[in-house]
Amino acid sequence: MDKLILIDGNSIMNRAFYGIMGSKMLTTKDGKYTNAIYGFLAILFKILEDIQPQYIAVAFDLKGPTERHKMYEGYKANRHGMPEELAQQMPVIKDVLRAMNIDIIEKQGYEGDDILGTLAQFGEKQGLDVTILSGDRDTFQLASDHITIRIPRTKSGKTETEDYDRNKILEEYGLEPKQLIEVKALQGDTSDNIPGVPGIGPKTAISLIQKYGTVENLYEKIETGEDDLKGKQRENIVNNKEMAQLSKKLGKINIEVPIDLSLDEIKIEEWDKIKVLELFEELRFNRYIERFKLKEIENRNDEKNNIDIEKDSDIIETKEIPDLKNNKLYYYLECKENQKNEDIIKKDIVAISIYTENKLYYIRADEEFKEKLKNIFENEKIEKYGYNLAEDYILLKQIGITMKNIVYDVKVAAYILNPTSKYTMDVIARDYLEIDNSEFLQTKNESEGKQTSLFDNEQQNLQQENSKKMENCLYAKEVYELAKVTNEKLEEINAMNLFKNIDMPTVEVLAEMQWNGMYVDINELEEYGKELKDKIDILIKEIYELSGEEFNINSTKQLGEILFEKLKLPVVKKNKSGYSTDVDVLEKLKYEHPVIEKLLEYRQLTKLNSTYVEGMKPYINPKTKRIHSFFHQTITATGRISSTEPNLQNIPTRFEIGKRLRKVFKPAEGCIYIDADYSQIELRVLAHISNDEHMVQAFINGEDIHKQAASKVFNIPIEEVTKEQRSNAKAVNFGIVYGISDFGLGEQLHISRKKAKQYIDQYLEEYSGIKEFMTKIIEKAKDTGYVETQFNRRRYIPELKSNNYMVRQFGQRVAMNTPIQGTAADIMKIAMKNVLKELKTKNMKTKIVLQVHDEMMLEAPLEEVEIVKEMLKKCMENACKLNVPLIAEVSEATNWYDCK
DNA sequence: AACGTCACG
DNA sequence: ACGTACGTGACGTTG
Repeated sequence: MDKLILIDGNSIMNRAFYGIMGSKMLTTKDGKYTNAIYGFLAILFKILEDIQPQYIAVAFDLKGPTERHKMYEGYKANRHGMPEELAQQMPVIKDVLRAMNIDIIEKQGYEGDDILGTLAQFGEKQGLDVTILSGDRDTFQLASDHITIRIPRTKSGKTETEDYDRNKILEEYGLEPKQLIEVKALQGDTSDNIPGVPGIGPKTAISLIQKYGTVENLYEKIETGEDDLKGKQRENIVNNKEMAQLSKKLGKINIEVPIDLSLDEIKIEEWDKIKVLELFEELRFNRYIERFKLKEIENRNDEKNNIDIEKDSDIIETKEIPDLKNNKLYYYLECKENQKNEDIIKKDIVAISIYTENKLYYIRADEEFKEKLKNIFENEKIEKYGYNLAEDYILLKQIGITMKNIVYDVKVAAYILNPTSKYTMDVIARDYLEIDNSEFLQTKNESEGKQTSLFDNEQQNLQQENSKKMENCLYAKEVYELAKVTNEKLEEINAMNLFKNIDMPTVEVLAEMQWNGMYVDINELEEYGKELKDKIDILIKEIYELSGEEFNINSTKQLGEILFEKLKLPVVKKNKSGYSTDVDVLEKLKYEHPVIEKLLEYRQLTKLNSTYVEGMKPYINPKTKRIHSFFHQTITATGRISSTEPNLQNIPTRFEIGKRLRKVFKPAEGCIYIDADYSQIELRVLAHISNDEHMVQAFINGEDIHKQAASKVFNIPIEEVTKEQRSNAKAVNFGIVYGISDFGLGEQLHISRKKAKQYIDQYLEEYSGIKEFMTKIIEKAKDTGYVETQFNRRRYIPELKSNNYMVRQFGQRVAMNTPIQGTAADIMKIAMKNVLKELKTKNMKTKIVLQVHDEMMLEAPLEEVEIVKEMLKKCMENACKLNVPLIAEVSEATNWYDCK
């Protein structure tokens, strides 16, 4: 059967635009954006290859109102226009399509969906198999036995697709495709601003239509009383009949758009190669030029040195690890998720791909696999090059292998080149190799959802295995290529030292922390939880009593109604969705009504219980009785570490009740915690960077820095500074570190903005070095587009070029804060690296278990305590030389709570 | 999935 | 006239 592909141009361009928006937006020489065009073509080429159609057409929306706008003013009223960067690309993609002789169909007053619907019917009548490619699930209503909707979805940076035909829709919704129109009539659609019936969500809408078939029938049954609806729901449906009818009209795709068209016009034709080449050159789509051999002669040269992943013969499947040239291992591990509860990371290694000497080797797991891996990974002479080695470190540890000589991690390199990007292999390859991996990799799931015989299943498994193999080999090869490219770029930005001597060593530190974990006394945790729950139960009763009714206290909406409508308390602050009820607000209302105090306590206790007691339990490893959080190195914009599953960096400490939780974290039998905090590290860094004489002097003399600030801000002798003044000045110091704003400080101190500005002005007058630093750093950021830490960690700040005042202001604060927060983070990483190195070279049993930005915790056997304490203090204080002293305060204790 | 809230540095 | 302090992650509700 001949096949027809219909593409929703706007929707796919939109997808491609937001899908490919990494750090380095693809641009032409003169800075025009091309990312959406590139992505659109990637999707187009892929579907052409998959389906091999005889006919194709692309529909676009034209500007201007449609029938739907006439019916309903609000239609798509909530849509903001296309961003300029995308709008620019629309005419260009049309040029490209024309050069490829692909028909573009547009019609004033109709949306792309309507054109697609009409053409799809037309195609089906002509006996074609139709595939509609659209990012919009609204098109599902068009599905039939011969019309399939293909939806691209991005999964961890890769574009995969999902097909919906009539069967799939029946399966998923229990409804005929056409009935989805009815569903939408009830449910509405926020993205198009279609109202629907209030209170009816997708679930209810679907089950109603399953029962009543159509909206009309539903209302008929209601009139005759044959329905089984009740209560509020019935009321809503009855009261909104008109809305439902209107919504149905709005949601229904018009399949009778007047277009005259013959099959001939949309037949696939040869490209106008010269035009296409011209356009691709202008767009700098070298990948595509190569792929379609648009410049045949020039290509021959590098073909020799290029492995073709798509050609099976270029991957050597073997049982032995190959000899590694120069003792460098470029590799990628293939893993499979497992269900082993005792695993730290629930995955098994199933294969390894290795790149060496221009060849790719693929070795599957067998009986001797572990031995083979051990030989290479524990070999200190072999340098390891890979992707996300912190994870590999654990995966290998789980099978008894300790990875040695970690020198290069693509993810970390890419992070240093731009800490605000994303770091899947595919994104990195696109950014630095200009390769679109999805083109290489065979489609994995187009047959998903179809009925398959056993034979087909086997066939599919084989195919899947093969495509997994290709994918992993591709990654191994890209590790090699990226190492070359990123090293050059790291040199260019003077970040090689940062990479090699700070961030790469951190990989092992973080993996060690995850592997070691923190022991939790589960009985004490349970007891603590019970105590919380008892108190919460009492509070709930008291709150119900004091507010005169029962409601969901966790619902800010319901709580707002109780406080501000029923109890008529004064509204302090509002947010997007109504009344704000956060701590600030409640604190202000504390004396207005007795329920407020109870609420504050309730909030605090439920937070503790749900996040920290209940939330923590599932993460306690049954075998080790420990929590093995992830520590991520490539998340933050400033160079800090982040922690997840669970987050061990935000365990309570500010209030006693919460802080008690820290008692359940204990060292192992025969061990003790050794904990160290940097004192005032960010202000010390600021003193160093700005070289402000007063602040530097204060730190050198060991003065109380907040007291000094108070004396300067309030212009009084140091001895006369009151507690309150010191605390206010402390807030100013914080503000300075955050990138000061008068509004922010005013908010924090509950003083007027004017007053706050006075404080700041006075502060900057006194600390003139800091003022100079602030001005200079913003200037530099505006000039170069980025700021750097003392160790050349870079953060680009595109916000400074924004048209939006607020965004620009934010950019300025970031410019001031990042060098400070980032340098402090760098210093901590150096300290951690040195600690681990000491522990290893001295062969000690002490383990590193936690880092909380300016705090590091070790778990030491009693016999090592003294030596480790001293070593830890030294490593932290001597991590680097600043023009002020670095001070670390060390303590030891038998639980985290007692670490002072 | 987005938002509000709140835990940490 | 606008409407924020910097950097994170997790939970519960809502639509």
